[in-house]
Amino acid sequence: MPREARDSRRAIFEAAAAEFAARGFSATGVDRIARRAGVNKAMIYYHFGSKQRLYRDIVREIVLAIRTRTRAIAAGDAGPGRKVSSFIEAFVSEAQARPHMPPIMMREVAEGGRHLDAGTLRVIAGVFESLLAILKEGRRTGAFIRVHPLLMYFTIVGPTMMFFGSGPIRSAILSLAAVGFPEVGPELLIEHLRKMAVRTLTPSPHGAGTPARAGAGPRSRSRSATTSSGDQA
Amino acid sequence: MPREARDSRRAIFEAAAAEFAARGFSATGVDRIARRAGVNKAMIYYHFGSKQRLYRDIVREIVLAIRTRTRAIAAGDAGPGRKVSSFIEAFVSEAQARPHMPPIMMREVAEGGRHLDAGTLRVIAGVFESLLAILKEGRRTGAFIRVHPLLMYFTIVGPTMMFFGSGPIRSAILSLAAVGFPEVGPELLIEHLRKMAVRTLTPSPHGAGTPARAGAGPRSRSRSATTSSGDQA
DNA sequence: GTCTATAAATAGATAGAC
DNA sequence: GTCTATCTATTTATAGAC
Repeated sequence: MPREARDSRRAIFEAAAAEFAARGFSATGVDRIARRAGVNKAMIYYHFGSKQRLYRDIVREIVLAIRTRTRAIAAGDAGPGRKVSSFIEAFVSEAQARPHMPPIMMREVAEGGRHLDAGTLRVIAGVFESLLAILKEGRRTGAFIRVHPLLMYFTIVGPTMMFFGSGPIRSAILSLAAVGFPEVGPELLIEHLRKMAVRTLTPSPHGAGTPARAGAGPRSRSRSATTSSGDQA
Repeated sequence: MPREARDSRRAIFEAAAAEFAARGFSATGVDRIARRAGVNKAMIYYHFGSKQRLYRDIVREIVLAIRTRTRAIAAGDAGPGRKVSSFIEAFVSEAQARPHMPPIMMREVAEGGRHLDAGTLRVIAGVFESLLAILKEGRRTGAFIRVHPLLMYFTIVGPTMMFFGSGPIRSAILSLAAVGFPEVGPELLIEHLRKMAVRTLTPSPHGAGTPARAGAGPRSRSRSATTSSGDQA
């Protein structure tokens, strides 16, 4: 497997990841990928067979890296509190290390995983299962109060993907001089999420697990939010 | 402006919103929209001029509805704590009332607002500005501790969009029998976010604003997360 | 306002020389 | 492994009859 002037397969892989992240699967043309990679379009089909297989390879690599880390954390011997903290740190640092991940995953969520294969979907499920296992362990040992695992998952994953994926739209808005977004770094995000997770998961030191909502009681509302929207009841 | 058998403009508008939400801007064909709306394809161009203008109209209507509500909340005379709570409730209930909103907005964030006009981007900025004003007011009155506004915004908006936008991918994963997702309703989400916001924003009753991280200290890590990935510093 | 027919451009993918 | 040339299908959009 010689690697001359420049490994064309790798060049395609990285150019495609950047294009898919910036424009989405169907808006990205193979011509564009080839031009960006500096290779001939036919090489994409030589190496990957189709645009979809190329895309799937990219997504799978991304989610595999995340699941590998979160699984190791869940299976470790640290306490549940530290495991949650490590989960957050792992997820954020993966998002930071692979700038293409957040936009691609946001789109894939929005699209219902339509472009993915069953194996990759299972890997994605595995990331959630890692957190689920940690939360269950915390329940067993009494370290955590009862929380909804999916909501906890979304409260870690959602802000992280929004934060790292929103760079371009923040720039676009900034150029309109409407708002000045204060700068944020990954360390601040990790710190924020850790605090949030700890405060949400650990029993309140001054009372029951569900403290009174200080000054944030429910308001009377005019709009009706009666019907549940389908499957999430 | 007579509305006979069925207003074709409205039919197109709603069919397009559903298609754009499910497949994204470029993966959605005008043929598909027309078929779903039960009208002729030429009617799309008669009413909207182009696929992009149709898309922009849809997005603008969505974000305008949100900004109208959040602005009114920020300008109201309730206390900051209640305003944050109302902001959360407004955002969640808009996401629930318009099922097309979360996927469309997730994609638009991922794409950097590429398909949007400046006016719509400004409206999006206005939603954030509503929360920003509330947070500043809370700082002035001493009700809130110092938090990063953008992180707070993402921690409300991110989980909400993930929650409502992830229905299809959860179904896809569920069909693989890998994980059973526990059911969640919007009320639980609102409750969860409210608690999260209150605990993050209000000064700790038992000490300084930044409590010790109970069992969640930083771990030594082997992976390096040194370089900042470009524009998000 | 609504339809048919079609223009014009671009997409993903392949054949085959080298 | 890499390139040129091309096939085929699909896409946005429009012209023009009714």
